[in-house]
This record gives sequence, C-alpha cells and structure tokens, in this order.
Amino acid sequence: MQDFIRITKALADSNRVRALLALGDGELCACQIIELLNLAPSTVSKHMSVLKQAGLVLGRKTERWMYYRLPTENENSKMVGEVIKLVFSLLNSDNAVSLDRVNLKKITKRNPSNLGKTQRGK
Amino acid sequence: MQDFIRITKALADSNRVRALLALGDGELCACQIIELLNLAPSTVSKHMSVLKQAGLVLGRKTERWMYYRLPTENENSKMVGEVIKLVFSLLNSDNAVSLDRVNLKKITKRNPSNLGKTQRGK
DNA sequence: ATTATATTTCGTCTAATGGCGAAATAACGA
DNA sequence: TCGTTATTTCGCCATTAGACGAAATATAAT
Repeated sequence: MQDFIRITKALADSNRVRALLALGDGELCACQIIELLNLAPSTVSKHMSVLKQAGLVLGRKTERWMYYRLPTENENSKMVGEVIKLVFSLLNSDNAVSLDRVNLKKITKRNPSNLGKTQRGK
Repeated sequence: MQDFIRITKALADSNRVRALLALGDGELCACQIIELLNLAPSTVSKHMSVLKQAGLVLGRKTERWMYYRLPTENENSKMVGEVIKLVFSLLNSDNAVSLDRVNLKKITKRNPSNLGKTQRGK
C-alpha cells in the first residue's frame, strides 16, 4: 500500500506527470526538463526526486549533467511498470502533453548539453 | 490532464484508497465506511466527496443513508474504468486491504443499517 | 412536536506541498 | 587556481490537505 501511495502522490502533480511523460522518447537531462516545465531548477530537482523515490524514473549522473529516464522492464517493479504503461496510454493524446512533445523537439535540438548525442548520431 | 490529476489526487491518500477498495464487493453506506476507517464522520464525508469528484465512486441517498458504490462500465469514463481496474489488481493482495476485507465482513453483518439487504437475502 | 439518527458543512488547527532564491556541491574550462 | 555551469540542499513563504468537533440539514421514530 505504501508503495502505491508513494506512486499516486508522485503522480498527483501535473508538472511531475509532464516530466514523466517527457521521458517517453528517451532520457533527458535536468536542464531540459527545467526548460520544458519553465520552473526554477530547485523546484524541478525536487519534483524529480519525488518521481525517483516512487521508482517512476531513474537518474544517472555523467559529468555535469543529471540524466533521467524511465525504468526498463527488469528495473522496475510490476506496480511501477503497469502504472507507467497506463499513464502513457491515458495521456498520450492529451493536449498539454502533445504541446510538450512539440516543445521538447526544439529543446533537444538546440540544447548544447545534447551535443554528445547528436554527434554520435551523425 | 485535469481529470487525470483529479484522479491521482483522490488516490494519493491511503484512507481514500481503502474506501474505494472496500466498495469492491458492492455498495456500502457512509456509516460502514466510517466504521471501517475509524475516522470522524465529517472526515469520511470529505474523503468520499473527493472520490466522487474524481468520478471514482457514485453515491445515492435513500432514506437516512448515503450509499456509495463503484461506477459500472457505462457510468464511468474510460480513464476512470482503467484506473479502478488497475488499483484493484495492484492492491488485491495487499495486507491492509485484506484486513479491511475481514473487518468489512463483520461490519456488514452486524450493522443495523444493513437489515434491508440481509432480509432481502433470506 | 420532539427526539434520535445519518450525513454534510463550516471553522479551525496542524502538517504537508509546491514554489522560489540563496547558498552549497560537483565537475568542467580557461 | 579561479571562474563557470549544472544540480541539489536549505530556508522560507503561501496554499492545500487531512483531521476534528460543533453546528446545520434531512429524515425517521416516538
């Protein structure tokens, strides 16, 4: 029950849900989520820590950047996995979420912290 | 998104989740939920109103009693239906929930407000 | 009519939440 | 080394949430 409540609490804030959904296409660094949500860095840091505590996202630190991503099948609990699946399916066509997807494309393109990845792609 | 957040907020409290799950075997009147949760009537009333606002439960008033129940397939939105299904499947074997089920059996048996139903059953 | 019962609304208290900025950390760049 | 950048921690403030009891409301019982 406690695990479940931690998850629902984490999902009981739209900024956190937006952050979670933003990770649907792959990992993002904190600064990109900050830009997407347009909130103070300290605020986003706290939000991501709540998501992490609930097991809904994982973080890895590389150099100066903190990268967040969704857990894979074997990394998450059954509960987390099914919740994430449902959240994505329920909000996939949500207006705010679609707008975030558009904004994210711009952010991931022009963000300097993303150079490593784009270079690797070329 | 707003509907979704209303739902997750409603589920972000263990007393409300317990109340929701208690309705799995059929409707209950407010006084029975009060007894199950062992909270002040006014507190439970508020909790049930939060669940109602989220669409997770429906209420009907008969005589002096307020009965709550889960919405049926055609009464709820797709979102509510899938969330309820997942909550039940994830917490079905939860310890606290199992204990509530045991307690509920006693409550529904001896509660005077339930006479009408038991008589109908005999 | 009065009393009793079931529930809700209101006011209040305390704790938790979400936000920010400033300061602390960590890690790179010059 | 010193400064810059990315992020987190801390302290603060305003708002929300969960709890209660008292009062209000609705309905049944005497």
